Amino acid sequence: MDYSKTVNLPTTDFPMRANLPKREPEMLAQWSKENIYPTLLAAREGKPLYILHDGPPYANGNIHLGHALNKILKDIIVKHKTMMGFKAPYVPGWDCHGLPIELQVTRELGDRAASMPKHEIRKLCREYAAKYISIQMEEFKRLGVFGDYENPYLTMSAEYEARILDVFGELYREGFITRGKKPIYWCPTCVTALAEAEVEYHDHSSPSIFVKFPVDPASVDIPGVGPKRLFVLIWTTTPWTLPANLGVCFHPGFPYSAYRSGDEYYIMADGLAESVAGIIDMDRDTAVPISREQIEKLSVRHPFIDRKSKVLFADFVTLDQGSGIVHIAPGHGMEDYLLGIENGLDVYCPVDDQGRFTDEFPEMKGVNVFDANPMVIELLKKKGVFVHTSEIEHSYPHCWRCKEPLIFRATEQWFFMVDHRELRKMALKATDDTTWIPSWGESRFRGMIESRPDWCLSRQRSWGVPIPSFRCAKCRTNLMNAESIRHFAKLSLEKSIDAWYTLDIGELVPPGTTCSCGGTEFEKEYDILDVWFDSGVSHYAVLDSWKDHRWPSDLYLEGSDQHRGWFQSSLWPAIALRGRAPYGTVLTHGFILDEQGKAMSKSMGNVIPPAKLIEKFGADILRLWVSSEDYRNDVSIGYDMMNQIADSYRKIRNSFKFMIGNLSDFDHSNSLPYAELLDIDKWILHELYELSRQVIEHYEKFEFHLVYRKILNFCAVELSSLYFDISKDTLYTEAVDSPVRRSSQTALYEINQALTLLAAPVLSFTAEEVWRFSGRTDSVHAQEYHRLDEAFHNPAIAEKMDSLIDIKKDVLKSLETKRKEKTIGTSLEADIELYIASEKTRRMVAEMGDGARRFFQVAEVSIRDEKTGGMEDFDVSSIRVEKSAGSKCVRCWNYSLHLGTDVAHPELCPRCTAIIKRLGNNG
RNA sequence: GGGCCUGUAGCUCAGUUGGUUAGAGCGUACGACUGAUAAUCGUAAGGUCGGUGGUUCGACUCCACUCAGGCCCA
Repeated sequence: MDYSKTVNLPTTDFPMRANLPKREPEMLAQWSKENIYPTLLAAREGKPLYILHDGPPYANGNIHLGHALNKILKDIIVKHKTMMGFKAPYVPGWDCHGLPIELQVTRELGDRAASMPKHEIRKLCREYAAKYISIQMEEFKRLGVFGDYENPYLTMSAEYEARILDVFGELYREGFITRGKKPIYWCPTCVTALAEAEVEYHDHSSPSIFVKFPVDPASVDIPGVGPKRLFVLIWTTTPWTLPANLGVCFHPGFPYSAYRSGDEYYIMADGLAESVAGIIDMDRDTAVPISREQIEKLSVRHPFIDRKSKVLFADFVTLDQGSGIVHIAPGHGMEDYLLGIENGLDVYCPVDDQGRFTDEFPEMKGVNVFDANPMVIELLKKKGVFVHTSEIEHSYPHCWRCKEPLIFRATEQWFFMVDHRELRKMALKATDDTTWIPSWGESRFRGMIESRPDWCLSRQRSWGVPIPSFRCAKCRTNLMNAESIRHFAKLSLEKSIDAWYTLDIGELVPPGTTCSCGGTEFEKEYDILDVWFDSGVSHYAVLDSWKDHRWPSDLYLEGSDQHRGWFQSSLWPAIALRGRAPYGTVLTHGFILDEQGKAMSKSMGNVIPPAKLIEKFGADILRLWVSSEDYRNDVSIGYDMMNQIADSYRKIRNSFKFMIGNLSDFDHSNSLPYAELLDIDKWILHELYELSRQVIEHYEKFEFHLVYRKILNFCAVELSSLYFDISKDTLYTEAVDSPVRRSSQTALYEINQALTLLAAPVLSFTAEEVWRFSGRTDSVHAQEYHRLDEAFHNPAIAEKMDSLIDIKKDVLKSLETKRKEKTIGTSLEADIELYIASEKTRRMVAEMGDGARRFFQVAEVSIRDEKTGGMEDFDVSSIRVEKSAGSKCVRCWNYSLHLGTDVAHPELCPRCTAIIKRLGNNG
């Protein structure tokens, strides 16, 4: 007789092979049909809100793995919070304005760009952004990221643009916005400002000159130098910036001395004295050291203009070349500028748009600065302060368009003042009040808040929100106020923000506007707002007005580069207008590195597009990878790693398959009360209870790699290796509706449900697939985590099982020896004699009766009260293994001495005989 | 060059206030099973805890320096 038909083998169509690349799109279609996102929110109507506010990715190009990491992490959190019972809306956003798009568009236009009106270029930029928004949106959806894709926030939408202007206007009214000067890259040939990205570095020949700045004799008291004439020796490669000189800068740590040259003394760094001595005639042996205190007291004069040059100190001074002292022109260099504003220097720039000296430097008025270099040298010679010149080839910034050399030039810009009304202090307070994960984010952020200069808000570009500022045609004074900003915000909403470019000035100026000079004729200015301001006000635009939102949010989650970026640009306007941060917690992730731990870059050729991984492995594998990494540090990825994750995935998937298959004849009405369950089932429910508690806690602390670890270990060890393996005998061979089998199934049923829910935030597709194979028609993502029965918590059983598991480890080792000797194959062929050192455990095992045999999965267990000959010692027990004298029951494959108790079934063990006979009677 | 961060078996991670032979899962090797089967089970081998020097009776754990890597600045 073929008894295999009488065995309850698992039955299910749940495929072992996931084939995610094919199955996931089907699930997406299903979700789309079911309107999944609105359904989830509707299921949480009236529940407390949890707001994760999305930082907008920039709308150009396909997404890369960094985006995938960021969005998957956000999605895990949103899904988790939803399962915790929160109403957790997720509105994806896109950053649409800005230089990269404008550059790309003008590049594609080529020469036509120059002659095209701004609003035409803006139209193309808008289309460009729209294209990539829809591309990225599809890519995010493919990752399984749920969100309100019907109503995303776009920084270029009319409402959003108007909101940007509103906030800008409010900040203006509150006095945070001011006009000041700042040096920027400027192309005198194209007569335009350039962004960092538009600068190309090429070799350029410049004069390398040493100049002596006279020191007021009254300010020094240096022994040995006495009446001699004393100078500070500086070095520069841009002589034309000397008219703008306002300071001389020393390094705070280098030693300096005065060196004699003829009847003069030159102060320079000792570290460069030798190289300077190779150029000019000077006596190094008579150097007189000059202390920091002495340097501070020096009164230094400009070499050819009647003013002082302030003595400063900065770390950026080097000993690479020159004299160890540099001249400072805050209007012509970034470092000079920052040092200058720190020390109260004017941002002085006597150079006009065409790169010519203005009448502030009458000697060379109208002369191009590059042409001025030799003239400045002549002037220096005339004044007797020139020391030496030579030509130097060095890398110098050039214009990407005309390829001509650039200058650094201070221009009028709009600033957000970070120290207005003690704002910086408030920002530091807000930093305190925010929870930073990881915690070092706080000190990093704090450092940036403490040291940052005023925020330059204006950009000389086309693609962005215009700063609605006018200039009086009569007196050239700039005019902008809260009213004029509000006026334009209103216009932008009515007609489009391009009104700034298309409408006549008369319509843009609020009626009745008069300049302080009495003028009523105005001209438009064309600066736009820094895009960081756009995204920085997203909390006003979104949290205030989107459905189911509130201000402030609970969480911001971005890469750690945003400590300088979005976290700050969001903070400043929020503090200024509402006195607190727009977030309660800031969570950051690291960056994606390749398998060698190197950054991914086009030039390295180690970039992996997410689409490639999804195509090969599926989104759930990518999601599982995200969960497996401690993302607070940088994370590595590569194909080998993905293969490993795919292996882990299979383990989890097969665990589900086993449960689904063994529950095919079971529904909740077949469940047994807890008290009637077998010990082993009570044990696994205890483990499930603990797992659930821990996993939820890890989710709450955003420690997803521990979620992954716990779930994988549970599937591999507690379930697959122990519980399933042991329970198979009961599930397969006991009568279908026997209490013992129903006991196992009761446990499986609980595990299957709870585990599916616990895995759902990470394995979004697979969990849904399991859920629906388990007979559910709704979505797993609409559920809340199961609050497991408190009775499942059973430390007594757990303790008992722990000692049993320790013994089983010994048993397995002992069996392996016999297996190597070919005495046994399967463990079921073995009889074991056990001596357990702990008396308590020994008694416990003895009392298990047949349960011990089943637990150890052997033919026969004999418990001895003392160690006998032939036993081998193991960790907690001593064991002797023999091949069983019994024979294999052809139905349950257990070995028994008593086969054939019924003549009709000569090859069956007594248990199977009974089951078969009852089967026969029943049907 | 500056600020912040990271570095434990091939891979991903645990290692509580410094204290016995540094753990897990995956992968690998070998074996078992053939009723989870392109599955499942078992055993085993893998680490000078990036390096050097210190503090200590004792350091993966504390300190200094250093190497490699990352982010942000310059």
